[in-house]
Amino acid sequence: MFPSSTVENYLKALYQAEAATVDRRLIPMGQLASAVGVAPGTATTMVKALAESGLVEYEKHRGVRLSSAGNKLAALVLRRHRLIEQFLVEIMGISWADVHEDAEQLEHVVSDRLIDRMDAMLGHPSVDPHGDPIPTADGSIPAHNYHSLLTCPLKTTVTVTRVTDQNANFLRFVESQELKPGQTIEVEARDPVADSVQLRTGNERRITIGTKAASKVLIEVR
Amino acid sequence: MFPSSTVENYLKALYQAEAATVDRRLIPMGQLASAVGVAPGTATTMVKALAESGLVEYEKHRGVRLSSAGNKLAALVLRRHRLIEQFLVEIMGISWADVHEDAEQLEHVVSDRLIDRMDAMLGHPSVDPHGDPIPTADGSIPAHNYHSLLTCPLKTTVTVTRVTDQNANFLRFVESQELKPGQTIEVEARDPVADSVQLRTGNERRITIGTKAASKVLIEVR
DNA sequence: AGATAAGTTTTGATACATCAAAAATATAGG
DNA sequence: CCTATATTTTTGATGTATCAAAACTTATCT
Repeated sequence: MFPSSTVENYLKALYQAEAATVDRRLIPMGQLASAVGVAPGTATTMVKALAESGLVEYEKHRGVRLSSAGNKLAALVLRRHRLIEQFLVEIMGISWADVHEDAEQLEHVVSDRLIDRMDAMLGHPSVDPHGDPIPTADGSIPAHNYHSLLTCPLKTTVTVTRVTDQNANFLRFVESQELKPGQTIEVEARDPVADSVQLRTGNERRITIGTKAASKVLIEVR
Repeated sequence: MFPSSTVENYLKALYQAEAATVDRRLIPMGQLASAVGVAPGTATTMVKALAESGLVEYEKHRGVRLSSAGNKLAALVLRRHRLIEQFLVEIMGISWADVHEDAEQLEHVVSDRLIDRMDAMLGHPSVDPHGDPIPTADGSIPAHNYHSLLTCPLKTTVTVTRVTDQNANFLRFVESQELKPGQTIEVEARDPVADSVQLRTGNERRITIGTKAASKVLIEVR
């Protein structure tokens, strides 16, 4: 009756893959398989079962996308994940860079009661420590249109709102470069050929990062 | 490599069954099976596998007991469980009566990092909200000899230290009767035939409880 | 001691999640 | 439009955990 951890992981992977594309394209099986970390054949088998239970729409040889039921379930998993991360950082004082692994496990077992309690203790936050938006209890997510350091206007003061990579080393790098959500910076120049983006941070420090890293740091123009 | 949740549950059940007996008797399969909540045959299969990995000593048709490796592992599961319960009550404000279910799930997934953090936040507690002792990180448990309300001397002021039943309704009953760990009371009379134990609580309230309930409330003579 | 009751183990299946490798299908280039 | 390449699906197995019911031990009670 209740979705297993495995099912939740597939739905979450699909949700995130879909969020990374613009339109409502189908997600190819190979991509899903590698996101979940299983062999391609395993993903096929699982997706057929998910389609059976109405959580996804599956088109053989083409790909898969979440149904509205699946979408809601995935959003709730993500809600748990992100509230847990926020809780671990804010209440328990665990490092920003380290919370992902723990949240990954906890998201499948914390009860609604605990999630509600965390939500209340944190004052009903709208984003997690990485700036990722926290879906509401009904499974909806406040829309937002983001720029990244790669696409925002030059020589304009902007605020970091979100970092879209959970890798602990990357997060430590971001932290050391003073690019955590909330910090204000300015993009001075970009050179796609040299794969470099030059920034000036709040306290006048000049740093250069790669374009790939820049694309993972989302910002808001104030 | 790592013990599965299932294995942890079998070890925990054995640990608790052994703690409830005086000497180092073997635990019968039927008892283990019903403690874990599986059919008898399932327990047999599982115990054979546990014996294979050196976590228990198994004597066919006679029963099973933890090896020293199994004992240590079980103690660590219990440590996690009890620290989590204490955390849920003290830090998150969840009711004493409700924490068991949540802890039951969480004990299998919280990382050492989180457990250490909880331990520190709680000031390295030695007992959980039910008064059950919390094993140390090396798997040892501070010994203690308890009386229950059924065995302690009459007309003597005693302090409740422990309640050995996790059932939420029972815990609520205990709470309503002012018999939570820490509260002081006095046993006025016992009548095994009438299945009754009469008590006087701290604020002079007289109450009568059954012998079965009385045996689950452990106390310390001051 | 022998019969019956109680408890335990075996047997044969099932569900879930997975893999490797073979087979089928789609895509892209000349 | 046909072939080479990439992707996807199918097939046949494996591991873990479980059950129901048959077969077998052990304990108990005259």
